[in-house]
Amino acid sequence: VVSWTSMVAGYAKNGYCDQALDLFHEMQLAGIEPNVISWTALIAGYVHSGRGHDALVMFCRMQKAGITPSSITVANVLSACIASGALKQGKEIHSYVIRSGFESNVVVGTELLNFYSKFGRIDNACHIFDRMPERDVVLWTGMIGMCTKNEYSVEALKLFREMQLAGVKPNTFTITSALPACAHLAVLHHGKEIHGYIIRRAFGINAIVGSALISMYTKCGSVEDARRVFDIINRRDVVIWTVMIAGYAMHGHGEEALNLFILMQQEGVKPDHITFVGVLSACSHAGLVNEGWQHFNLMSQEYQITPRVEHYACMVDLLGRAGRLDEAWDFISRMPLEPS
RNA sequence: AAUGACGGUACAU
Repeated sequence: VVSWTSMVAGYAKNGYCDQALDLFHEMQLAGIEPNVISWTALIAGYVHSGRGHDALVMFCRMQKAGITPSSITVANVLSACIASGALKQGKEIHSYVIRSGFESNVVVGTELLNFYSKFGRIDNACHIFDRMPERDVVLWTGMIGMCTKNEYSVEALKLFREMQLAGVKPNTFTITSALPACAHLAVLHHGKEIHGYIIRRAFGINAIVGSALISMYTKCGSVEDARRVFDIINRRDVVIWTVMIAGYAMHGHGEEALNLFILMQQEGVKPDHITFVGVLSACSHAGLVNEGWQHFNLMSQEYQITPRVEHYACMVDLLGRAGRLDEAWDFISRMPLEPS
């Protein structure tokens, strides 16, 4: 069973769910009964490939086969419910969690928190968090992330302090979950405190931490601090470039933003649809009508990005601000999308 | 041999 299961797990982990399932069937044909670990490996594979529904189907089959789910199975099935939008089934799992005594399991608890968070059931998620006997860094981070996503920024920062008082050390995941709260509150010293914490703990500044910092600094009004972070990052991905461009745009530095956009292309980083929101908003804020048109066209012609509502909105704003109301109206009437 | 948390967009007067 162990060798078969490790092979199934190997396929499943690397995104080959269908091959994993074939192997699973072969295993059964060979007269080996899959155990809870084999089933869970298969379910986890579907979850990781974003095939939540298929994972739930497998879970049903597993129960029909008379296999009792473990806490790890339950955690994966909750992920499957998140991936497939299955609120009702997730709630059933929650009651199973209570019946089977997995309530105090921190991995299951984290997944339940994510589940309720995903469905906007913040009270339920808080309830899970509150009655967790042991809270590790992942649970705290999940809770902080939920608060920031729902713009409970004061609570998020409070939790960030509380976890440290409880003796749990934040890691870079925690930091990138907490930084958007500082950005949302636009209180520079909160953000600087967390930046200081990053330095004290000697965490490196990778692309994820870097973009969270740059975004925070621009939203807190300090393009200078943002630029300092930007300059020390050696491997800049599309998000890093985008947040810096959007930061300049936000502060009306259109030229700077467009210069960065050129540099980004020279470095071979491909802009995506969000980059273009930044670029177009830079043109809009700086009144650069011609540049706006150029970049709007560049988006679809060079990068095969279909303009979305945000892009059209930027263009309308740009034309409107420039007093070109006829052109703006003409543009709106030609849009392939519903004006909002 | 199976398990959980992380970064960027247009919004509004």
